[in-house]
Amino acid sequence: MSSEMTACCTPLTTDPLTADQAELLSHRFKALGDPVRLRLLSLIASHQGGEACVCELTAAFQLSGPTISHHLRVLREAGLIEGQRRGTWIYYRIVPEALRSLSQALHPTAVLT
Amino acid sequence: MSSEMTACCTPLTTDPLTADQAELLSHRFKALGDPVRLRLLSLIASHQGGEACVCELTAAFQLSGPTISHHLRVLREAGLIEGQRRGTWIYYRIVPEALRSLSQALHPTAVLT
DNA sequence: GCCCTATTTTGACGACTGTCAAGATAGAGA
DNA sequence: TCTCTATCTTGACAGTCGTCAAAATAGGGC
Repeated sequence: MSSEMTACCTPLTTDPLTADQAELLSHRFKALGDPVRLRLLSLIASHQGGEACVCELTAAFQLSGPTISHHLRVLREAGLIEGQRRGTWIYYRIVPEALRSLSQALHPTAVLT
Repeated sequence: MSSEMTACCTPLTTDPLTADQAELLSHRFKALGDPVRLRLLSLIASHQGGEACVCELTAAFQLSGPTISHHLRVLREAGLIEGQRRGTWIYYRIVPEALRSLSQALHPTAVLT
């Protein structure tokens, strides 16, 4: 979607968000609004080589495989991670640009003029 | 809560989050996971003087007063905004430290060693 | 082709969420 | 004290979400 460029870089503290920008950003923040998904993201990002396979991620939680798969899908559809199949296993890695855009959106710059 | 210090400053990309840290962070990100709340936060932060009264915020949406009040409560209980009564009106302003801690948590530093 | 493992999809269920109308609370001013 | 306005709380309802079991898909190796 092309509105990604317009919503990615301006801190939301400097100008009021448009409804479209808010829709895009909230979709991503909603994906981060679950403790399991945050830990998945953190596990993937901090894993050796910057990627982790689903089997390793599933083993880190006391949750069923389908549940982990569901959370990975939410993160993937929010553009926060990407999956790549290599042989039998699927490896996930984060999309740094997505995290960076969210980080910048929250940057509390120039709040008091 | 005292775990706020431990969860506030380390990017989640460098070390795996603990369950407690993920719980705290996800609570805040969940509060950001709604377009109305994002726009409220943005309106408050970018408003002249860094604060806005509920009446101004309510006027910016085609939503009932109780609904806006509900969203402000979610943002308030997540520690992202603070309200202060002055006479008849209640003014909200953002809590910069909260936004900063979230921004830092997402900082995609040193993902590839 | 057939089986085995890894991962996703589907379907179901209880819990939570966003919204509104109606009622409650709290100052301001007469 | 009474009334008016601003804001919050309560209760209700439809819609979404997190979870699991069961079934489906996809490679790899025999």
